[in-house]
Amino acid sequence: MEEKSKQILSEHSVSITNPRILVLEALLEIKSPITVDDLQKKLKNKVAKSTLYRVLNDLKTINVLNEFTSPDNTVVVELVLEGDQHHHHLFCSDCGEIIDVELSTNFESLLDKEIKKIEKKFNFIIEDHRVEMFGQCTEQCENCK
Amino acid sequence: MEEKSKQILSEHSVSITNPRILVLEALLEIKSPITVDDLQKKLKNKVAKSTLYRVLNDLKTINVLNEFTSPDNTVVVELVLEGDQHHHHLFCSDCGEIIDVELSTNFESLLDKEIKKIEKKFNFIIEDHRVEMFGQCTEQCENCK
DNA sequence: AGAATAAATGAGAATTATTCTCATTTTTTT
DNA sequence: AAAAAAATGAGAATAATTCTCATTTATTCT
Repeated sequence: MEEKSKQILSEHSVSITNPRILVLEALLEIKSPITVDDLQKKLKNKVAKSTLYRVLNDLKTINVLNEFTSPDNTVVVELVLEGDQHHHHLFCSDCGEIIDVELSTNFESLLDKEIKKIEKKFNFIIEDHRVEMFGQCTEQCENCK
Repeated sequence: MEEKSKQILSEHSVSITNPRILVLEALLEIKSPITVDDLQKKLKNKVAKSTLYRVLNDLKTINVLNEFTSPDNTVVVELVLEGDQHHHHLFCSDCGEIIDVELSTNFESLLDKEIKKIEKKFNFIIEDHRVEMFGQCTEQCENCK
């Protein structure tokens, strides 16, 4: 994990520092979306709050961090490395869990076509998209049990 | 506009007050997504900040307000009345404009099917979804000219 | 309609999330 | 190994949102 973290940093010409390694290790370990607050707790005072925010911004700058908000507008981050499968998110309003979801390749290609139409219609260049789904886990969601 | 606002409130058994009418009138007039800050400016001190937030929460409670965040995590609201066409959003990273986008009915029904698969797979009840698209307007976007 | 009751508002204090400042420490360069 | 550049920690500053409570406005009950 530490090696992988260092690799990510050096690949993007970002200097290798302890806080950066610790944040990356935490994100690599979790491998799913996490709120800044939970990430902070997970890091247990090993990284100052101001530094955590700075490191997250660094990771955004080098495009390895996806940032979005949960339905209650809490910021959530997730590591996205090159080669990772494109995915979307499913939010449980009962327990707050956020689940990574891959849609069928067939559907994704239809979505791409639909997006091309939108680009034409609005004279836009569309670089990215997200599909978010909201609901409740009925029973087997980790936190809801 | 004032009549329409009063109607919305009484239909949902919410008492009719001046701040609520003013906020609804503003949202009805705009008819597209707006940040809380811009809404506040538009209301020009006619509604206290605390009241604005309270009224927005009231409108959320009666399900006539859609709330989401722009790519820089700013909260954006938009009035969504019964019978309004289901739509999605397109964000311009140049000027910040947020455009309402309707996808083809054919695509929406495919999306519904895809969502049914996800419900089964994750044992979820999915009540709502969003498709968000991010890019740049190439020239004719209102603010970018 | 008018009094009594309940609910909503305004102003600003409190809280929370995030960014900023700057002296010190760590990393990189030479 | 020394010098220069960059990053960090601690807490101050800022921004967004919620909360408090005295006052005003709306609703209910004769």
